[in-house]
Amino acid sequence: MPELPEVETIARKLASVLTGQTIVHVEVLWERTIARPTPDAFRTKLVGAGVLEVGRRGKYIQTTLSTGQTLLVHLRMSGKFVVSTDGPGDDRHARLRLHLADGTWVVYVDPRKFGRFYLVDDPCEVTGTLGPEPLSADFTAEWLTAQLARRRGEIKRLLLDQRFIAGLGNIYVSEALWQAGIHPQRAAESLTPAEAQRLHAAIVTVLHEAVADGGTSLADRQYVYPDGGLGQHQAHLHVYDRAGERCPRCGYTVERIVQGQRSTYFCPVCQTER
DNA sequence: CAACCGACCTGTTCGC
DNA sequence: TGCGAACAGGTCGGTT
Repeated sequence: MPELPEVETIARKLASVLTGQTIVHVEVLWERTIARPTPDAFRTKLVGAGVLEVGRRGKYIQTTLSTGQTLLVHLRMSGKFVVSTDGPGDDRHARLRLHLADGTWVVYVDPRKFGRFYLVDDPCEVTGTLGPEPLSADFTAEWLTAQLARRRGEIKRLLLDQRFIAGLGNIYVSEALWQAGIHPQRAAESLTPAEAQRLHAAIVTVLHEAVADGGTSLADRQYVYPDGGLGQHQAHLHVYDRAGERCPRCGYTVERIVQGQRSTYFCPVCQTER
């Protein structure tokens, strides 16, 4: 579920809880939550580890440990963290629990069981195939223009490919294409340099604004942060999940189509086919 | 490569 | 009210 802005928000909140702490106890409640190493090795290597730093790469939360290893978490569709100072709780969807030296519990909750933890020597084992960070200096309009010219697929689907750019997901791709005025079914290579430039600016702007809002919490999907808070960006979405409503720019009706078995929302007037 | 499919999972909403 | 279908912020692996 979470995309870059939500993962960034979660990583910041977790950083304030975990940084400087020592993990004293690990409970794995759903073994497949641990992608690698084995659940037993994961527990053994994590107990006693201190947390030096918590950050983000793409949609991964990345935690540097005193043991030299790195703990990475991908929340996929329904993963979330819950922090508690009075006991481990009893959420039926809890998949992993970390007990910290000061008594705090950090509980990983994931109804759909898609999320995965990785404990590795080198984070590149997990994040090495990711494309550039869209909010870093690596991501430039020139780079995007040159890359798009060599890709034949639909622009919407390309932007969801984490090997191309890391961190965009279904919400922010729809929003960025709307912002740039580009139809989601356009072939990537058909974008003009001016359009590529607009798309670059739109991606950066949309992500910056969403991070500033603490991400998006769609009401019916109960997206909650480690401290129980909600993001605020849902109030500022222009097209995502708004099929049948008016385009805020031109007033025409927002449409929903399916690309790659996933919903895309766009304005057929503002986002032209060619 | 690309397009397309199912798989991984459970919960909620929608349509009849 | 009930029940199945559709849908959900993600990714991987397989086939054509």
